[in-house]
Amino acid sequence: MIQELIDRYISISFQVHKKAESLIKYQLGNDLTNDQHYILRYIHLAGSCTSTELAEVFEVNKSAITAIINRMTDRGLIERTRDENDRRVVYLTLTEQGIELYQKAQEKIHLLVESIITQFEEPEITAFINTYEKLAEVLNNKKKEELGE
Amino acid sequence: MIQELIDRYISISFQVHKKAESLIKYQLGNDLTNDQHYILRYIHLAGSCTSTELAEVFEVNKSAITAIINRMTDRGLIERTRDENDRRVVYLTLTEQGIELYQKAQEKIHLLVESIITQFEEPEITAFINTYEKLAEVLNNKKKEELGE
DNA sequence: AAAAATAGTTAAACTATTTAACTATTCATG
DNA sequence: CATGAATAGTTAAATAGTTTAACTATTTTT
Repeated sequence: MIQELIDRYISISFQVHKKAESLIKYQLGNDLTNDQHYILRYIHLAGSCTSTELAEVFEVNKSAITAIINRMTDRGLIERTRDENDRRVVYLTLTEQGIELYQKAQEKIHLLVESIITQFEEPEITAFINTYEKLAEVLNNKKKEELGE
Repeated sequence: MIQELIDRYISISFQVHKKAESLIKYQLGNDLTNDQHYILRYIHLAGSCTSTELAEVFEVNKSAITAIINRMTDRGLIERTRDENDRRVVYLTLTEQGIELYQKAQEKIHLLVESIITQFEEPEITAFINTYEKLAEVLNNKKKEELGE
């Protein structure tokens, strides 16, 4: 029954979401908030990026990004560099200290996820992640659809 | 390869989490924040509950719950009732207005989740939800383990 | 050259959170 | 049964993250 699946999905996604957040927070301790870690991760993987890009990816207003980046530049984790060709643009990159802190945190998250994933049989977790990826795609389209209306 | 699965899991769970949060926020509009909706949901399903219980379920300090409940009692959505047998305890229940607002919100979330779930074949989504539920269990044990250390 | 668009910041107001100190009540035990 | 410990909840101060609206500076369009 579809109604039952919907209810189970709502319950369980909320629970997993909360628990995961809380476990990540526990791993990060006082070094970084979860949001700060996600942002460091994004900048690290991208090499460098702009506030506008972060605001789109994280689906918040640009001023929210400014605030987060301010806190991390104050701590010497992120650097701002003005684009000399288009002086409106500011590139964000990790400082050495930022890279170091990110990697230290990322290792912990990696171990956490490993300890969880290895409690499943490989075919089950692979199937799960495959569907999860499809779900991300569906949610992305849903978002565009909402905005298009 | 397990390393690859871990990386895919970290990326995708973050993405889905963000998108889902943002879609729910869009559905709730200015009526409720996501956290407020989750708390109304919990109290509604439980019938009534205490701050301590909410703090445990949501894994935050009790003072965070006090703050959220204050905002919602101010808006007439939640009522506090002192237990006459144990006067330390305060029971939280939804007011009529709270029930009404919750149900209105819940309908929207339900439709949202339905529109997402129905884009999958039934066996796939059922398998997904089953694994998701196991995952919730694993995360729960992980949490206890962390605290036990 | 003037108007429109873009990138980013600032300021004010708000929600959510933590920590530490506190009140009020109940439990435990010596 | 009195006192000290535990429990339930609140308060206050500090911090993180968010939105909205107004702003600066720059580039693009027309």
